[in-house]
Amino acid sequence: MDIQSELMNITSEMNRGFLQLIILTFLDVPSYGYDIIDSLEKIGYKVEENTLYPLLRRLEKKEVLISEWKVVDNKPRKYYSISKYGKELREEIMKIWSIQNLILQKLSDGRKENE
Amino acid sequence: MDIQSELMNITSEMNRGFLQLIILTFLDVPSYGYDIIDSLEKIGYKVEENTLYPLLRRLEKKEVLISEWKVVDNKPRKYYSISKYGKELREEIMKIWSIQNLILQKLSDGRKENE
DNA sequence: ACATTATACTATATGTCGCACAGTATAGTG
DNA sequence: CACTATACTGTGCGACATATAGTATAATGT
Repeated sequence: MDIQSELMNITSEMNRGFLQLIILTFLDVPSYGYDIIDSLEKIGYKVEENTLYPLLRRLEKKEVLISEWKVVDNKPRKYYSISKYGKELREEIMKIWSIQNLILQKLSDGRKENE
Repeated sequence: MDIQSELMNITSEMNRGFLQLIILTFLDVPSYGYDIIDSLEKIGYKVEENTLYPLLRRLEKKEVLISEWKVVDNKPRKYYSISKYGKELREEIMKIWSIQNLILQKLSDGRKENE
């Protein structure tokens, strides 16, 4: 079992759900695809275009995000922002994330006690 | 868009990866399926049998877990424990989890600044 | 003694999404 | 003019949590 490929696999699994939370948190301020990628990369989280754009479309379809074309610097850009419904969803997802952290904390503490 | 069904969906997505981390953290001490379910439920994390058993089998197949049948209280039980390779994997997954928390923290802090 | 529930597990199918592959269009740079 | 960067769209695949369905045995209630 090659740990590197296993890690790539599990990273992908862990990104599910997390990516959505990241995007919903980021888009309080409207932004467009390429800018989102740049900004996330600057804080140490690399998302490929081919991952982000389909996600943005899916979230828009679910009415979690709202989009609007604008022309900036003579370029058309699709600006996304979180919807009201998206904000409600984000709060609930944050709760799930907190619960998961709590559970992991409890298990890690229990593990240290058993060492 | 019904937020309840959306939440069930995203909970499922967020469990991917997380469940594996939970199990690897829990199985420093050997345990069997039903006991794992009970113990996790006691600390507030509900996992269905039909979710856990296939996961245990997948992780064993990947040589992340080791299993061994034992008869206890006159009942056959399959005890699982984490392998050496599983421990290496777990350390790496914990790093990913920490990075994700860091990224989320940065984004949340940035969001509060923009409020 | 029988029905029901609990314990403990196995087998298989489905839906979702991150990722990969492939592409278009325009602007900027060498 | 060739190449890279910017900015996006369309489609298919693989992995896994979940759901459905099941077997086997023990414990409990009537």
